[in-house]
Amino acid sequence: MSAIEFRDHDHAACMRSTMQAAEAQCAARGLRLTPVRRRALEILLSEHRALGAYDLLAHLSAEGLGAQPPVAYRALDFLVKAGLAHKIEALNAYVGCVHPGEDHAPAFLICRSCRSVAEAETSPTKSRLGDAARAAGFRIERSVVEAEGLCPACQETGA
Amino acid sequence: MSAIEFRDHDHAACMRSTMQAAEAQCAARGLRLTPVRRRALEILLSEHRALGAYDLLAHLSAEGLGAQPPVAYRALDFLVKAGLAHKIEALNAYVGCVHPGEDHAPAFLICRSCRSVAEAETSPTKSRLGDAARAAGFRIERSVVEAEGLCPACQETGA
DNA sequence: CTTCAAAATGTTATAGTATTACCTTGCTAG
DNA sequence: CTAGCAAGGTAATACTATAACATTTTGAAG
Repeated sequence: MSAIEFRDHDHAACMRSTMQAAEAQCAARGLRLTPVRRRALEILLSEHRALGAYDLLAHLSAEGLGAQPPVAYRALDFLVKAGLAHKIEALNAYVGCVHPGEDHAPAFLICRSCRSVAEAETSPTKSRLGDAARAAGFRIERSVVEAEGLCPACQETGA
Repeated sequence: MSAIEFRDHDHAACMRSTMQAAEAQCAARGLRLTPVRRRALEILLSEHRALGAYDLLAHLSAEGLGAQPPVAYRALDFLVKAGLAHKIEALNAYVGCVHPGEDHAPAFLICRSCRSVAEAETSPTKSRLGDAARAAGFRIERSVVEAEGLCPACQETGA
């Protein structure tokens, strides 16, 4: 069962355990979770919402961690490559990964009203798209699966 | 069977029939396929490749059909809303639709080397993502399904 | 046929997203 | 110690997209 992101939960604990998992990942793979990268990840994880690169940059620079776009983009690049964050293509925005480490092909539920994002799993090869790819002789390397709509909370408030 | 886009085919005939279908669509739904829109669609369909808005604009303005970005974006907006073209979110680029009219939830196979794009079908509600959405009480309104990788031709040339 | 309103187009300016290039810092392997 | 390299700082710029407003075209009503 998934989509804890849309439900009430102990978010402080959620963040703590995710950060721990991220650190473990980095340690295991010899990646350096430097202060900027660490803080960027914390900011992305602080809500289950998609944040633009410039939003992230604003947070970082408010804390004295770099003032120019490349700072944010480099941190995001690292986090995405390390599987600690994901890019939401439909929004040109970024979200912290809630299952760092598990090698996964993520799929997202994105609320168009509050920009909350929940992460689910896909199996690219098992889908109809996988069938089409096989039939066409196409080799899938990366897949983007995103569904936009309304989260439960925003449905209720009629947003 | 699908993915004609990656295979040899009579592309002139392919374009002709697609344009006819697009015209029929517009006629049936009272939409106006004006010269700029028509030409934009032809350009998008001239290869099964994703074109950036500014690439399209370059083609259009070379033919005297408008020189500023809004010209291209308005044409694209019309075509996408009418279901005659699709946006490829992973590339911020656009591609002509090869089955205009059929109400469909498209999925794409995108070659990272030559930017060729083949269109397939998804059933958002039937996928694992659909299951996750239902379980979470999330209402899907639009879905983006894109797979990046290598098309058969680019696999051979070792691109 | 004329008139009017809506739709489409033209143009300027600007907002938002992302990268290139170059320089400095600090670590670490030899 | 120091050469080499990964990371971070900064300036400039490229790419993607939209806002706002003026003008023209179109088609329907009278």
